Amino acid sequence: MLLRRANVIDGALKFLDAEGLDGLTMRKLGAALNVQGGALYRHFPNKEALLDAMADKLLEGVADPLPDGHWRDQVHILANRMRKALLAHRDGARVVAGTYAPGSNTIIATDVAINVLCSAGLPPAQAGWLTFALFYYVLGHTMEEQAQAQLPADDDWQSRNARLTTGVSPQYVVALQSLITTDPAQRFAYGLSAFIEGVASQLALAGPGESAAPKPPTGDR
Amino acid sequence: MLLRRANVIDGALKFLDAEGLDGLTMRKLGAALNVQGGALYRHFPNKEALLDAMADKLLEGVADPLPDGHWRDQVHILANRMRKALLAHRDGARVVAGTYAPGSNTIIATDVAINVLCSAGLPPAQAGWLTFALFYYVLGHTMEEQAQAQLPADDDWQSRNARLTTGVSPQYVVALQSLITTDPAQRFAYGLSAFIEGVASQLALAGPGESAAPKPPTGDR
DNA sequence: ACCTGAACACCGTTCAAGT
DNA sequence: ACCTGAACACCGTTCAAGT
Repeated sequence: MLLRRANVIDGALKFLDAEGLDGLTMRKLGAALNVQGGALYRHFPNKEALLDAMADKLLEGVADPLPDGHWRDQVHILANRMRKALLAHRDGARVVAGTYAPGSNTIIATDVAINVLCSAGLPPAQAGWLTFALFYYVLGHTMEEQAQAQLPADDDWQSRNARLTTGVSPQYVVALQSLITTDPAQRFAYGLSAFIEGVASQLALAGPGESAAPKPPTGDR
Repeated sequence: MLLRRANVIDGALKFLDAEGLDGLTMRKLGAALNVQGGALYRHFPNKEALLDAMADKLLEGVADPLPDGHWRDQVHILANRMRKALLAHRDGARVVAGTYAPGSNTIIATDVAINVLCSAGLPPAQAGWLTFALFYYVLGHTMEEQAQAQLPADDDWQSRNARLTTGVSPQYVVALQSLITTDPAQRFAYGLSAFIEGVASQLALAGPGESAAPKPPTGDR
């Protein structure tokens, strides 16, 4: 049976779940698809292009139509969709973070986010900057979640913690503890709400007027 | 002359500026140091450890004593120090982002940031979460800055922009334009101030009382 | 203690040749 | 059009042997 581009991408994502990004090799992926490694180059000019396509596939659905509502809720939904998409496959966040050329799903997700922030009252340029800031947060957080999920196998939690915890403030120790203890979803929500409030503050600063928020007392400066 | 661990790290950072992260190879780095590739394994157990050491060296100075002052200014200083440190070497942000085991400079920088946010009034756990969020922002932004600095050589700005700009909202086009046009330092400052205001909002929510800010009217909820 | 030289087990990528 | 088989030019890493 002949291989199609889409088959390669799907197979690569399946392979990712089984072997991880570090195990993903053109030869081994070929073998998993019952094909020689070199045959994959009929479908992608190089490995980088394959990874870009995988990243874009990962983000499918993130830019689906948003329910009407407050921009805060829409940002919340968008960010949670993206986190969920990245966590859906092993090393998903790392794959997306390594992307060079954004695919169409990445582009329309960015587009949607920018428009949500614009509808909140931000100028397009600033909406773009903060959209990227949001994506950095989601990517960074999910990368850390997935990295942490890998650790306990090879490293013994004891010596590791000792090394990270010497000559450091008690606040740091508590913070590190909570990083392991606290539900990642809760940590994520906390930073996300901080981001949203940060957006709101720039909003009040830039154009108090077209916002649909029930809040602004317009106490400028 | 014998090679010391510190010499290898310094040489590797010099090599990074000349050839970039993708060109950094144990063999080629060895040659640059007048040594066989395998000799580097007397100083580092593997390439990953070398990269971790480079990342930590990159962050040297970021956690230097902060001037007394408002926590907002201290966060500002810390973030700008980190950005400057990452931009000081080619692919610096990518090197740090790829770090697995944090070095001592990374740890004390985190410690300092956590304590700044704690002194602002945040509980240690939340201070830790937002510190990581800040680092994700700085890393993401600087990675993008350095990636953009590489592009113009191989890609012709025209077809690239056309591909990124079809079937997309006019806001997106403006946002993309401004990403190329606007001074990165200004974009960085904008997102940073949004982050700082986001922190302030969580502060008001968590413990209005020990803050040294001249601001809180304590309008809770 | 540090380094050489050579090897081992891989990589990504290319390409004639097959079907 | 898609795939095989084999090669090319590399990798990271190891290790006896030298100094």
